[in-house]
Amino acid sequence: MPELPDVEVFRRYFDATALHQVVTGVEVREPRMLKEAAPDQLSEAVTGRQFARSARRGKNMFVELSETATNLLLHFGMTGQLKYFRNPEEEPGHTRVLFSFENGYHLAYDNMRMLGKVMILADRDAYIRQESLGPDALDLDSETFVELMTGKRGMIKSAFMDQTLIAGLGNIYSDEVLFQSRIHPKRSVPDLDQGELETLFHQMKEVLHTAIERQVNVADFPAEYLIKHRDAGETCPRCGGRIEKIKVSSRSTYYCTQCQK
DNA sequence: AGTACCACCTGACGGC
DNA sequence: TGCCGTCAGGTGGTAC
Repeated sequence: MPELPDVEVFRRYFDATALHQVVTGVEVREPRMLKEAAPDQLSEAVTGRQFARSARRGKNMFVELSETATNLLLHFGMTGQLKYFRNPEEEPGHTRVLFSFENGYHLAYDNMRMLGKVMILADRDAYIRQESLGPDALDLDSETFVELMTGKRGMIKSAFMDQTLIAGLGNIYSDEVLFQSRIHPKRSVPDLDQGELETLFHQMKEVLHTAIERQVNVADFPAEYLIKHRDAGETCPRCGGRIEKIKVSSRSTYYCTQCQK
């Protein structure tokens, strides 16, 4: 699930629930989720502290811990989510790390496929540099966007998926931005003119803001969004053309054969 | 530099 | 009912 809008919704949910709470314990149910770090290290870094502030860069969520420069990093992979709850029966089925608070509530980091990661970062900026993460898609201005795309080769969809160029868009939202911009996912970046780049920039912001505003609840998305018609043989909600499925950089890609050129 | 493919993981679904 | 292949909204390594 988690692309930029999903992670932003998780972050706001976190702010409304777990923020400022005192952590009384950390239970690492699945040590593989921590990558190189040891469960003790996570527990030691978090227990007794408060979640002081949250931040997000692309699909990465950071939580600053009180009285230290340390950050908790949450990456959600394809199936990650957060859940705040009190009663054990409300705990989600694939809880990998469980944080408990003084008030008796818990925060579950749930992740069925475990493709994400949970880490303790001594230096958040060093992590961003190490991962070569590009600027967050929602922080970009039009000039910077055009600059980044200028000099980039290859297909436009691959460029959107490249987290070192722009952080936040994944498979679904790249398709949506291209659909709303009426641009074919395999168009090569150097072939795009100034007007097309500006359209892509505008639609990128529009799509991301719309998704966040609707809490990533697809049923509440505008009727003319591709996300509601992601199926080969479906009808384009805009022009009545046929939606086709192809592969772009080995990811399933849906587009309208009639209005995306 | 860009792209294709494999690997990491689990689970759902369709076909036989 | 059960087994098998395929697919899934992410990302890193490797080889061409």
